[in-house]
Amino acid sequence: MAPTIKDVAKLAGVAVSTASYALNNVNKVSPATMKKVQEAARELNYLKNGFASDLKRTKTNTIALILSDLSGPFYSELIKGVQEVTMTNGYDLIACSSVGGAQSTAVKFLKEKRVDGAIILAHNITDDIILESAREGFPIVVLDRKIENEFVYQVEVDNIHGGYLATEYLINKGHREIAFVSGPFNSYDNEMRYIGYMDALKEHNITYQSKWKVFGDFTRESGYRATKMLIAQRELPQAIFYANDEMALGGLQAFKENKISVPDDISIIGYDDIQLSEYVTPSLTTIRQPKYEAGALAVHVVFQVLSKEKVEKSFKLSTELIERNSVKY
Amino acid sequence: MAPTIKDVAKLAGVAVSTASYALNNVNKVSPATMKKVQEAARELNYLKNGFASDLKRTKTNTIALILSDLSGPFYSELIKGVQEVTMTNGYDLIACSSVGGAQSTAVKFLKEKRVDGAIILAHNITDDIILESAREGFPIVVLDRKIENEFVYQVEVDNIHGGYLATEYLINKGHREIAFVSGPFNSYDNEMRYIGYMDALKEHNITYQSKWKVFGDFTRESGYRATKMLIAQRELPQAIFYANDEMALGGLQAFKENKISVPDDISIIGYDDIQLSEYVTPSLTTIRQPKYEAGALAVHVVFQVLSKEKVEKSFKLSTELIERNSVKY
DNA sequence: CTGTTAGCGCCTTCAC
DNA sequence: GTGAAGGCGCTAACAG
Repeated sequence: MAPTIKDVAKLAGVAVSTASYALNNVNKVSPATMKKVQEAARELNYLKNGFASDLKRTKTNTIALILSDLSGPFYSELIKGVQEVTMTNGYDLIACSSVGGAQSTAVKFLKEKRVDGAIILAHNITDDIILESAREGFPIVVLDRKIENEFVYQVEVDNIHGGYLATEYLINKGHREIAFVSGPFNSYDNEMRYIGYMDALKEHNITYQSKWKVFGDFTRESGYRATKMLIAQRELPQAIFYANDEMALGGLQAFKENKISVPDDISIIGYDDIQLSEYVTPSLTTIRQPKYEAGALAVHVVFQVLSKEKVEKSFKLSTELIERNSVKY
Repeated sequence: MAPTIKDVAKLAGVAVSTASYALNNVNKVSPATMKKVQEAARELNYLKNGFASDLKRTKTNTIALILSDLSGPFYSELIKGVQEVTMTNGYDLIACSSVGGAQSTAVKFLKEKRVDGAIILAHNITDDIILESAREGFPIVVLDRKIENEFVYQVEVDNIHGGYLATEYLINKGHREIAFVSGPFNSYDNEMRYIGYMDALKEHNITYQSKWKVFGDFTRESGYRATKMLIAQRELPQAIFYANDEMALGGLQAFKENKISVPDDISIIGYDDIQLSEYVTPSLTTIRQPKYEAGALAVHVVFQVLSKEKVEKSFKLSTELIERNSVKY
């Protein structure tokens, strides 16, 4: 059996409480006993049980970042923001995947008081689950949806404006037949980008044509297929706005295979500004989101709530157009 | 105060044990009480305290994946391998960063019995820490070092052979002056690749020249600087073997800035086969590691140990050359 | 099927 | 400065 604090105390010839004090550096213990205890601990190879102490303290000092897929091309900048701020505040951070839905690790951590707060960016976690997990003293910040609850906060990037920017840019470059390759219909972000797209069309008196809306699911594969489909129908738009970069990359490949030149024959624009966008040929014009800031802000909100300060329920960050070479000049 | 199982029991008018049984679906409870308890739980918005139950069970059912930097360009394939196998076995997975060294979240999870096993790929975790954390019944698998301990297992890819492959390929393409841009000196993987490089030189009767060894630290920046340095000394080798792809990418940029053409003027080869390698221009010839397999194998070992099966202490996976366009034909 | 009871390992008053 | 004792929230014998 693994040694407990009791064993340490016994070996050191003191009471458990004394051992506990010594091990936690509470200045209440003589240097001599301190040393005795520490030696006993080392000798037994004692490791404390973190749960037991968390249980006692009713506080874990760690926050969870919940991602839809740990291995996905997730936003490394965002994670960096989350990580740095968490560390600065002396808290621990763990990342949990929500693969598996209601049975996932993510849900276990949300619902079982294993962390003091959570940041969610995981479309496969339903609103219901979040609502069930929300409770006093347990701040949840969502980055990918809108949700009404006393204990959940949201930071979102202004995707309507981003969608508008992308579309307007295409229009300003002289394009009028502009397709929209959509993400999955249950994605809030996607929906917002679509609204921005529609707004821009309307603003410029371009009538929306449903044939120019085609569905993907944010994967490269789906962008590839959607583009192939568009190509197969013979009539190509002048430009395509892909709801994210991954799909645009798939599109790029489809065009390459069909010897359709981007941007000479058709212009395309993505969304997200993932790292690859810069390296692909032609480099991808896209919309950048302030990812680091979003992550940092999210944790910041968590800590504000934890320290019982008053916080806005909702934040909106703005986007920026990154001009590269996939749109005809 | 948040409701506990006691509150639920009281409201439902049953004993705590009964409530516990009901909540955990132990078939020992009549449908009627079952329902009463569940309703009470819902009404109070009861959420169980996972720690308390882990404490009681002395088992957490989760394993930790320890990475040097959650936001880094870490091996997404590897994570996928780890994740899938973990899920298949009905365990939970959390990712912890080791940023912060001995104070990091990673160390807290290693040392405080918060997980049932761990997989480590984090150069900034020292061997000492691992040795201190190792104990009976707590399998640790390391992916980035060699370490002697009864309770730690290793799976490594055959980096000596990989380094050999890369170098030999360069030699077979007619190069004899081959530089090695090294990773940090404390990296075991780097060391192995270097040995492979040296072996290949010797095998082909090429005498090693220390001027062709220059240091980086696995970052793109360092590859850039190392390459600039090489360029600055006037005399360029015919080919460069970068100890990882990131550094090779930095090198590519340096050459571009100096109007030195890859592969016409100089050949380069990387190591890792990260996603970008394929998209950069020219695309990067490199060594691929079986990352998914490594991850999957690592967890597999963890579970074998956990179920008290006998397992090899060490595994070695092989590498593969990916031929692209950064080496002169 | 249900209730009583005894800890899991640790922290923390409270007396001494 | 040190020790005894109670309890954090939950589970699992053990009785009934």
